[in-house]
Amino acid sequence: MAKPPNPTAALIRDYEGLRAALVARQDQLSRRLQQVARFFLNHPEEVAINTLVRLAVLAQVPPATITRFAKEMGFVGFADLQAVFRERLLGPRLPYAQRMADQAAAPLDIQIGDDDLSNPAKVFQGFVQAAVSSLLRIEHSLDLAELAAFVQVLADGEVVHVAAARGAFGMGAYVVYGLSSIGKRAHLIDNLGAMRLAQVAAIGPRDVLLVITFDDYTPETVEIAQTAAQKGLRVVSITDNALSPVAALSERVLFVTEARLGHFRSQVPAMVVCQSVIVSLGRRMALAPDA
Amino acid sequence: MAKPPNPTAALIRDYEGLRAALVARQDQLSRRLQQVARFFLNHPEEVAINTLVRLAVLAQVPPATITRFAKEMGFVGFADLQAVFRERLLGPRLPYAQRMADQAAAPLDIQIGDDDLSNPAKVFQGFVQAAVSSLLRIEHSLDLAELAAFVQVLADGEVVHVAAARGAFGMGAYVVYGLSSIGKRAHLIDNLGAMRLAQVAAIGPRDVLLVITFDDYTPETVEIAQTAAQKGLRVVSITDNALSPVAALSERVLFVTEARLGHFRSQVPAMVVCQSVIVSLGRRMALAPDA
DNA sequence: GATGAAATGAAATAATCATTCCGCCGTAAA
DNA sequence: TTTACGGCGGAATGATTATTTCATTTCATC
Repeated sequence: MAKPPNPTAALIRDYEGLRAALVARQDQLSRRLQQVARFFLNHPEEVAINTLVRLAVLAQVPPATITRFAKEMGFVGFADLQAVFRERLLGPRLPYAQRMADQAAAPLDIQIGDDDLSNPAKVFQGFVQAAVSSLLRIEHSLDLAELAAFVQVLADGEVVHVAAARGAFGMGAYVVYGLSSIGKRAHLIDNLGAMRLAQVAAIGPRDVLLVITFDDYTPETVEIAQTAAQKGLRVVSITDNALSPVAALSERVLFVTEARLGHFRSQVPAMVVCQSVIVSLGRRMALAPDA
Repeated sequence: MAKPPNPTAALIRDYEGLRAALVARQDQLSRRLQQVARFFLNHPEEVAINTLVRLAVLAQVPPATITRFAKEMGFVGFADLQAVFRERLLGPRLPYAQRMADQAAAPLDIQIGDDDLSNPAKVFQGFVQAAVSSLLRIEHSLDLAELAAFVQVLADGEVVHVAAARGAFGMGAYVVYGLSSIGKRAHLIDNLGAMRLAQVAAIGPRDVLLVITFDDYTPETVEIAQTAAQKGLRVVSITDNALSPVAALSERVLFVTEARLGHFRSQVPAMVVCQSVIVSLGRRMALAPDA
């Protein structure tokens, strides 16, 4: 028995229409169909190029659910739904390579006038440029051998303790979250209750301390690194240059050149480095569960 | 009988490499293979999204010829060749999702020979490229008018309370730090002691709640947003799309198209947006101390 | 022309895909 | 508690895909 097309489902022709329809009907969809809807809006490129079966794996639903989703939204089948995403992908495209080459020659510190700073749009565009420039620079300046050795030290450690404060605190929290999500034991030394030294004392002899600090070199963070080094613990760090007080204390150091917009530091390059460390470590652990 | 790989066929990694190889070897290819080569270079988008059979029809060759072409150029099969065209279309990315899907389907199949994933240098370069393309994308997709309105709401608020958890917690901490450093009063709702509702209760009537959450939509964060909205507080949010449970609760929403590499979320675009919000707000406060 | 190696296309095969079908489960009304 | 029902996931089905096989054609060389 052919189900009559859903009365509330209008004919959808393009991606924006689909998006609008999903927003309008989101609470009329079942739990699983909502899950599919979220995945489709969050990963439109994947939808454009992958098969239904593969998307089902990625979205963590059975294939049948995606077929149901397509029909529910008024399409004949999955192919019609996918066509919407493919059209979106093949529409307006940017010549990425050329723009990246242009950006590579740009100065690291992006200068914009005072008037521009009060315009959020200009600020945003300036930050995007600054972030791109700093990424292209660090791509060539990061010591890749040191990166590999850095990951090795973390792999050897039983638990990774992360010390980061003030501006770097968010990144430290991010790293702890990331390490945990790949199955690496990790603790954040957050100095809660001013108990940082107690937290350092809780570090085991086969553990590793990862220190993240820049520029103002938060005294508490430096103190943590010093105390740990004095105890003979392995210390690695992510910081800005060799003059950093934690560099001399560390077995391995990754130097991250920071881009700035005015006085404001962009944490983008450091963030990318942290991501790389986490994912590389995760991969290493997956390949050699016990090392 | 396994044919030995063509000695003149170097390993091809990207589209430009393929293009160069085709130009270099064009007279060593047979008539039909040249026909395929021309079609592939003239219609790269078609190659990226169509099946082998359909491409065979478009290029007016039998399907077998395209399989031969792929092998002749040193690929394992058509799928590997097509991957080059898909990467070109989508921008650089790591094939994590693909591998995770394979792993789920065949858990015992271990592919250790793949050094792209266990090599930290390769992972790093992949992340840099992914970050750059996501930045170039968000530069055009972010709603600049909404950004300005967003900043205005924060400017109007007496105190900004920030709710963010799990993967977004680090960014929330970063935002609170940034807001404080420009002189904006800010509190982080960190759910310490499971006292999030007490923290929400402490929000003043002229304050603003800034919610940051993506994709898995941490239930505690959503609950905070719901409670605040119910109390009539002003809520703004940074999230991934309109289906996010906090979007409907928010007076202003900034949508950040997040670039995921496999299961790992790149927070770079969101980070840049947050920086822009903070700096814009700081500038506005400096120009109009009392608003 | 005759010959053999390379190239080609049709057809067979195996793998994968999208869709449908059916039984199970949880929920809500009876 | 029982019953009815919608949603769900697994398995079967049929369609399509990518690859291999093999017979034929083409073409350079003798």
